[in-house]
Amino acid sequence: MPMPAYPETSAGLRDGKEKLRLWLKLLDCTHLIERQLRGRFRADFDITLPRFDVLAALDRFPEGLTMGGLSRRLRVSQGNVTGVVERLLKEGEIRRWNPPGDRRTFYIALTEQGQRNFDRMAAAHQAWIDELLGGLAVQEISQLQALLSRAKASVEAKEKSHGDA
Amino acid sequence: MPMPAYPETSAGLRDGKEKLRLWLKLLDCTHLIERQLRGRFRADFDITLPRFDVLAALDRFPEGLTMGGLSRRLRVSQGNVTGVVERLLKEGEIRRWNPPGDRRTFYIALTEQGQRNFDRMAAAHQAWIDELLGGLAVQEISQLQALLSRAKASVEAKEKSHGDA
DNA sequence: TCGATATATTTTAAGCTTAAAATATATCGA
DNA sequence: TCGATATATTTTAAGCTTAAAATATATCGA
Repeated sequence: MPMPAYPETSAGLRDGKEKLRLWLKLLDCTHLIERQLRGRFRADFDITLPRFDVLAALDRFPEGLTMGGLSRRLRVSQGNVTGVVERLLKEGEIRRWNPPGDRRTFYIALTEQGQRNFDRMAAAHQAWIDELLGGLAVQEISQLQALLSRAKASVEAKEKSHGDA
Repeated sequence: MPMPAYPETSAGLRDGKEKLRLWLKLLDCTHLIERQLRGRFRADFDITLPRFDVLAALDRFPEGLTMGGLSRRLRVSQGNVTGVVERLLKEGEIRRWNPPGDRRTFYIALTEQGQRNFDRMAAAHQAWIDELLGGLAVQEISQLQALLSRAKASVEAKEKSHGDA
């Protein structure tokens, strides 16, 4: 008796594009949610997503983050943070200083004003996410969380073997 | 005997931020993969992600897509597609025409050259995704796919109730 | 101690992205 | 038929993003 060409056939389509489809759906979900958030942040707080992301990163590091640390955390280029940080400095949401002993390095952190504004925005942000993902059961949330961790680990393993930082 | 304050306590942390954490992980995974793909597309084909995305959308519609249809499919603004399409036209990857009877509307589709180039790039793209997500089991892939569909449905339901297109 | 090398950041040039206004064409309804 | 309204797209102004080059400072090793 011949073996079936595709042993996993019962689980669904078996044309070898399952991972590609998964990636496309991941991307689509992200874009969908990002679009919602962008519009709401703009309407309610007149702030962009990239600026909020910087404030959120700094909120987790009250002692401050370097430009490079911020860039790695947000997974954006170094030159990128330069510009966004510049605007947030001008608006008084963050402050910047050199650590003693290294004049190349800059640290940035939230100002009091920035912390106050971030706290308000973060509360709204969480409420929006709760609303948008409200259709998922507690169990689904935790399953997704675990599976995405697995996906992340897979990508990071390949990333290293490829030689990029 | 008092009821526990958080009935689902056994499933993990119960501070009400599970959905937020899930969203942050989703975003992180997406950025991680996007960064890999961007670098590889650039190195191997000297093309940007947005341009590839347009070609991929057109590949699925050999009869052509309107500017608006493309914009909705890619979840980007209308003005955005104008620019990317312009560059692809100049490079000869796509062609554009008015449908008979409506001079407001433009259709675009791949040229032969565009189709040829897309086919090569799509093969590489699929191989990269297969590699990056290679650490996931077949079952995990299909679970993720199903859960992300659920997430997407949840967001789309809220989107409608909020009044945005 | 001082040239070579490494590290941290900014600058540059090009392209991507958005929201809102502007333009052009089509359709609807008296 | 023709003004009002709707639809499809482009333009505009501002900001975001990248990769690579440039700048500035620190560290290493003879």
